Amino acid sequence: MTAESALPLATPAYLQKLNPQQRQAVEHVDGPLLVLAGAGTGKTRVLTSRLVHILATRRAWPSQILAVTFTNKAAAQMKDRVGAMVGRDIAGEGQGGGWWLGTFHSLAARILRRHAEHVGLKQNFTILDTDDQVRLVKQLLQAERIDDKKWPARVVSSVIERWKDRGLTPDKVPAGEAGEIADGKTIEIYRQYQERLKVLNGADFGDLLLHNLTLFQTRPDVLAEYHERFKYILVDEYQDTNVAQYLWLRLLAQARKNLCCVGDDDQSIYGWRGAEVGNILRFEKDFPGAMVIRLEENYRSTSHILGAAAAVIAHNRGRLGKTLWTSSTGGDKVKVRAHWDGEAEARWVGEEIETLQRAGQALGQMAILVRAGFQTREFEDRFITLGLKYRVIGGPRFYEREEIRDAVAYLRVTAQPDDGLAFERIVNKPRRGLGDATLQTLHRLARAENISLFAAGLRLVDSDELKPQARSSLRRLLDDFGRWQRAFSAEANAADLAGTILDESGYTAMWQAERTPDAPGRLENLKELISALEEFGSLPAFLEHISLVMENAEAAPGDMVSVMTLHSAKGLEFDTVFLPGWEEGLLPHPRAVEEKGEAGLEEERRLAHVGLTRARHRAYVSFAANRRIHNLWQSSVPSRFVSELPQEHIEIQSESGLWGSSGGFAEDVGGLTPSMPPGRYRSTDIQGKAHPFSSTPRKGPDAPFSPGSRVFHQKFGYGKVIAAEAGKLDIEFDKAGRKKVMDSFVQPA
DNA sequence: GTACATTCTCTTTTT
DNA sequence: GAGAATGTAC
Repeated sequence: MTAESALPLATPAYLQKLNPQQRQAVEHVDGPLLVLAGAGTGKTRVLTSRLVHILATRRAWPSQILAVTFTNKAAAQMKDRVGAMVGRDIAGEGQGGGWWLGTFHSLAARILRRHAEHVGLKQNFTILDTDDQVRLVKQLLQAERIDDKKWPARVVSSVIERWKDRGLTPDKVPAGEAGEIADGKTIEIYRQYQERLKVLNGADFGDLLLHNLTLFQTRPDVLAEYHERFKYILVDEYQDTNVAQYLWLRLLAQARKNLCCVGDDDQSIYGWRGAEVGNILRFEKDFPGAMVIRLEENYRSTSHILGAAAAVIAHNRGRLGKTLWTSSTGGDKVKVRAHWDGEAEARWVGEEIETLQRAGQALGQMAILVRAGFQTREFEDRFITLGLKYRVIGGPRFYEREEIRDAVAYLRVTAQPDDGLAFERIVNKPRRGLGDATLQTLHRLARAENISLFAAGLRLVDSDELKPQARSSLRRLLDDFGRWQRAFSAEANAADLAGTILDESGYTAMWQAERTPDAPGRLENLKELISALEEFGSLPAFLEHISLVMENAEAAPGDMVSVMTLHSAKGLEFDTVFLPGWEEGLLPHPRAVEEKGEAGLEEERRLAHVGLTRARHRAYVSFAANRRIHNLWQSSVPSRFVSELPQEHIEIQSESGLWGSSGGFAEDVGGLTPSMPPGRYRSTDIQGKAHPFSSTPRKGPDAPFSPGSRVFHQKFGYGKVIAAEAGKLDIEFDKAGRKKVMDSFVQPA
């Protein structure tokens, strides 16, 4: 007789629903714990139950628990679930409710605000967005006379970001690391960048964590305060943490060691932005005696889907090793299908969706998961034709829109005049005669005196350095800001103030005067911004919110097919999942392999694994022999991941011999493959390390095609070359019209 | 300083 | 094919 059945009343409901491993993960509260939770194994249930358990057993108050997630969405979800379990709305209590539940960045920002002065910032520092970062780096590059064509600011900026991800301040970056980038001056640029941020009273995303580390390392008293506060620490999606986040956790956990990290190394797909799977692997080393619990029973997918996913991920080497299993049997096999081109693929997906729909399946339970954003287009086109309801998740976000950023910039300068980046953004928007020349003057003075642009402006209007016109225009702008700043200090209603600013600055009028079709929409967005501000009440709180909560507004409800990238699908599940574009050159994406080699390939494989494990009942994998990428036709071969799908779990639906039952493209079908290397495309061929036929644009020998020559292309037939350069041909086809194609896909006619 | 045209690049993922 | 960045004409 087990303890549970002997004491039925003593076991709270939230524990009864758990399987033994889950329950152990919930009840092992004291001491370090690593929970390896495979896809669909009830990870969220464990996390929330654990929080509830800590509260229910009176081990800690909500304010003594630090719960860290990776996305705002996950944080909101956890708040909801815990709230439902403890019967209170913890989300509504906001930060004042005492909960320390949020993303790494929002929690770090919250801590940093309290101690900003220790790292040389003011309490009201601004959080820069990516735009600001790049703009700042660009200025520094220009000042150093570094060719920003050769070393684009975004590249240099992302190098700096990666350093920050690793917890490296400029003085800690190993000297050899910068390499050629920015003429070897990258570390110097980084140093200057940090200095500028201090003057600007700003912090970028990486700084939020980095400054926390500096703070904890230089002020043991402050760290001790948080040791005292946080009795228990919980981390979700631990495989996505970068080194800085890891160090942050380690510092906070070192006193009590009540750290529980939940993650899945097989779902680590953010290596490109600094995530370190190694953090999971070293957990036991850093916390000796740590308990490791594996959650392997999958409650989501059918056995075939699980079998397929498991087989794919088994090809990865650097794993802690988990085997997902399910007690369910039967279900459909994973359908695998070859297509002639992307259009055919989209047509097929559309047909399958309509068939499912007729069989009573809800559109809301179907998703199309793609590798890259551009793939959504083909599906959108098709669904519009069919009249199928769909929504694209991801894409441009509200806060990223030009008009929103501009409006926010006005608000930022009002709340924080030293915010030079925001100031720069709107000095001449709407046009007020303060162009490049004026801005240069402002910059020169600001740099020379080490003051903000705004302060430099105040001095300039009292000098006669500017032309009278620019000078009076600048004075007017500064006067306006002075007035708004006074209203802000007098705690005027934030929404009203924003409205006033946008009107008086002429910003609203600028869009009203614009006669483009999207102008009305932009004005609508501005109104929406103001009403959002109304809910917040306080301007600084609002600015903090929009810089940290950078996600889309909740998708409109309704029964629609979801289209999104594999990355944004992580954590979601659907009855039916379509996985198109499983081709070499797309998945795995050559870029990932270029940058990180074998490790990059493994991350791509995890992406495939994440895709498959989103499906509850049905998964469809497909690939196309021809695809138009960057307006160039490219032919491609099936992804090596296709050949990693075990026969017993898949059902091959071949189309007109495009993909033979032997598991590869047939070579002799109606002249379909004249440009492909000879040989049969068996799955075993594809699996090898040295991939015999990469589908990335082939450089090949210098094009034998000169303008005027006749050529043959497998898709478009015969045509005449109009122009040829760098492997690209501009061809006038006899039937298909004028197209640009790679020269490796045509042959002399 | 501004408006327009042309050129060029880039298309992986996002807190 | 789109968007940014640059170049050119006013």
